[in-house]
Amino acid sequence: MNDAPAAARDYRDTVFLPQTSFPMRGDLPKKEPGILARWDAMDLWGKLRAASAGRPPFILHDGPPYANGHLHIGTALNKILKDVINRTRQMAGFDANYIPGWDCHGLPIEWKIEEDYRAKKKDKDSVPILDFRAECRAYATHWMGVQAKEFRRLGVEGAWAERYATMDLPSEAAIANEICKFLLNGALYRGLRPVMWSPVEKTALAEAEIEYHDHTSTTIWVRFPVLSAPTEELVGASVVIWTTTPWTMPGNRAVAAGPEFDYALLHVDGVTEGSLARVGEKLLVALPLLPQVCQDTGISAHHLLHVYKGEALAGSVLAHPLRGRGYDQDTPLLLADFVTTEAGTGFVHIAPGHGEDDFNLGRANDLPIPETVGDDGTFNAWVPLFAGAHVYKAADPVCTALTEAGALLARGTIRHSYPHSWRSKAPLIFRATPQWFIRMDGPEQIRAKALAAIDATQFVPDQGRNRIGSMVAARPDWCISRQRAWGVPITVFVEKRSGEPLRDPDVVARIVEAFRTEGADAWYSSPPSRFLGNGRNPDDYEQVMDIVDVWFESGSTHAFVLEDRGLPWPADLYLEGSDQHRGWFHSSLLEAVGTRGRAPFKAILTHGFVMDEQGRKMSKSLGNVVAPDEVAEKYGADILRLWVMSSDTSEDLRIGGEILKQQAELYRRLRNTLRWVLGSLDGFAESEAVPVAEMPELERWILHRLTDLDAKFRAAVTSYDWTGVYPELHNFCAVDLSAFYFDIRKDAIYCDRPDSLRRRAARTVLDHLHRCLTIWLAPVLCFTAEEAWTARFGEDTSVHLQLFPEMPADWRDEKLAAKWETIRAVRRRITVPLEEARNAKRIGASLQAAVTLKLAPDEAELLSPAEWAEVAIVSTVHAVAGEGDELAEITPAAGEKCARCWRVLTEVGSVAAHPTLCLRCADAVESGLVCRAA
RNA sequence: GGGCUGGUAGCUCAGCGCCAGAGCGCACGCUUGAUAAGCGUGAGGGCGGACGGUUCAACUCCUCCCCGGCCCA
Repeated sequence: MNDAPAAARDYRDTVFLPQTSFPMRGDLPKKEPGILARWDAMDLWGKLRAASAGRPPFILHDGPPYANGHLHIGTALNKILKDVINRTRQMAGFDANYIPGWDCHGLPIEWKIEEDYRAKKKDKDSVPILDFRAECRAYATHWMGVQAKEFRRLGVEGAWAERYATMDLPSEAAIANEICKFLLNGALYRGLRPVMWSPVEKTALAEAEIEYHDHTSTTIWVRFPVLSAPTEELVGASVVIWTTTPWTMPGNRAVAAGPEFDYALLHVDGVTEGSLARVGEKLLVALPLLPQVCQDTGISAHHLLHVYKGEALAGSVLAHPLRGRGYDQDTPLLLADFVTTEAGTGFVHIAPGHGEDDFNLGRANDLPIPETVGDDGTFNAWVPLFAGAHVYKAADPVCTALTEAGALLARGTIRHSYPHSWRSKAPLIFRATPQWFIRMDGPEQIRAKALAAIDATQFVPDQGRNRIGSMVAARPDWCISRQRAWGVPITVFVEKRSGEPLRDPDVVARIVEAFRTEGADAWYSSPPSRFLGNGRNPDDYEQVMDIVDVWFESGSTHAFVLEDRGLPWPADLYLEGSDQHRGWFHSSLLEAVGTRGRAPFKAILTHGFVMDEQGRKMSKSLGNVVAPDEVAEKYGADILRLWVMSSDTSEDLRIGGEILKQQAELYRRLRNTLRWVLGSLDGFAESEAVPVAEMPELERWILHRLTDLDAKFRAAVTSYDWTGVYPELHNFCAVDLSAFYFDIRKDAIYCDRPDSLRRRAARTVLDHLHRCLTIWLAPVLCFTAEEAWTARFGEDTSVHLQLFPEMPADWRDEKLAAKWETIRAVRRRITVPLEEARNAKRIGASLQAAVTLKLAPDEAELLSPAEWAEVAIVSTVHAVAGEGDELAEITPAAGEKCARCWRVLTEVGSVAAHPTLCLRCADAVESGLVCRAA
């Protein structure tokens, strides 16, 4: 037997290969729910709150999503980003208490209930309002539950048990209380405003309840005689308007012209048979429309007297065409940029009660807003000539009156797209109705204070300041009334005699008190006397039955979620999609400025919208919708969260199959990095740790890199700008760790004796790496980081209870960092020729190579040849003087391959007991410290 | 039509006045002791368009146009 060659000994059992329970594959869809259950069982949220009691508070106040339907990807993005921000603040040493909430009132839910009614052939109007409201409440409750579950599945942590809802009874009380603050401070007033109105249903309609159908309207061309003008020549001429709604003539209070357009003053020289135009009269119309107007009105011959720019006409005063017949008010000629020359005459007749543009122009110029039409579509009793007539049948009487007055220039018909009611299909009208407003520029100075508050707010990104600022600067008074059922009533009584709202703090207190326990239903179920008190006769007051704009409600969340719960006010941060500049940011700002004189937030963070892979909007019809629960189901919530943090959230983001696959790819790298660290730390004990000062440079360089990353994290915590931070962490794992540090240190970790300084130092660094990586990843990969934490420290603890690690000052070493940058550049002069040698089949693994490295004089001191060999993962390096920038020469290494560490060295075989080992490995084996159970 | 905003390799993102970058993907190879892993090398773009201005010099500044997004009208 002795003569037979001894079978080469297998030294595999003497090598410290990575060992860990942390599996390579995440299997997230299966694993994540279990981790969630464990957090629930251990009351992680309670532990977090307890652990951070007394720390500086951080309040991200949740903007409420609407409690209707499943989450979509945009809501998921928003909530994930909020969760990451909260978690990073919590781990940065704050007490980040997060109270999620929902927006519950409003039209979409009313519709759903009405839809059910229609399906059951039930008539909404026959259902008592309290029953209807109860059904809406039940519907919202259902969807809150669904969404809460979906949010939690995504790993969103928060005070779910204490979530808020705008329909909670105390919330409804608080909202009523906020409305009444505006009542009491005088900013709330009742005014008129045109709304889309259905005379058939006698109700106002919202934008989404309107559909457009073709409709034939009577069109009229009408003269407005010029009474006075900047230019004498114009006096006596007539401005010609064109309208498709003759019934709005009684409501006329102005005429508008476009400031940039050319207007022709023409002299009529001839007319066709039957034309209402008169030879010799002077008319004013837009020059580009002149041919068409002549054709429409039967003017066969004319000549131009003059051409005016629109702005030259401003200041003219016209007569109403029915002057002398009850319409004796002056009609100013105003300039407006909504005037076009696409159709008509280039002059627009302005009836402030019958159009949005008209209304705004009227308000800007202090025009009266006459209420000419009642809720049944007939002219009110005071309207001269037409009282009682229905607007749908007003064309003839109006034309007759205009003809009698000599004002009608022509009449025709037009077929055009016109708004109709969704329910009755009846044509709609714009009608001025009484509405409740919050005044922007009264003594309360809401606009001015809001603009100042915007100045004092931190915007991320900063463009948001501009965006909301220009809106606040330009917006009209806030119309807060809605003629609806599912919401919080505008809890106001109007004194019938004076028309003034009752401003009595005691009444307000009684209302709020009742709402607190009974909710806003009390407004409908209680007799007014309950609120008005003993001293007043309910018959003297009109109880307002409008409800408040839902934006007012969500704009008040700061009051009942923060203030009423004793949380800090204002909030540190509001974080929503950029559409909320006009939505929640805006209403919250106005509400708080109007009641408290400042914004309810210190900072605003906005994100963009989620597009498909091509950058197009997602839509069911395009079939490019990505649903968050499907992503969680297929890839895992951590992948979706990673997607959020890999994107630039300040702009629109894209998602789709390929992008998610890429995120899964990034995830695998992170996961395998953690896995190798865990495996290589197997059995690590604190006693093994090496002080920084005794570590090799390579280890100290890694520690320095950690301080770099730490600085990035700390900066992002304060700035809220996380763009690029996690990609950088991934880059660190892939480039610095996996491809460089780990690759180099495998030799020492696997093969050195456990008491070697090199191995101990490496494991000390791996210990730091494990802690830093898992803790840094925890806000994003909340499941995976937990898994990597408990794999090492047991399930009694949680990575989420950790703080971001503090970096000891002696870890930072810029000089060392610069030196290792150089080393890596020189290393590339080895890897490139190694590849050539591989391709030429001269070597396979890099350990089969011996390298002749040419170093410039200033590179000579960087590392010893042995260290170069280590860093380049080759068996031998000869360093020779060169000029720098030269590729190394590669030859097959001389000697035998060590059976244990696979380096190819001439020394292999020099230890008789271990003829296939190098000196280091022979020593390691002989030490008796490396034997593992085979 | 207006306000804000974006268009850099197949994908995600850096660069923002002076040599076009990273990671991922892809190709090829190595390894088989991170193995449904790991390592190396490499090929890809001339920075939405003008053959537009400013400049010694522009992906970077200005103008116009095209395409997209949010919010309005």
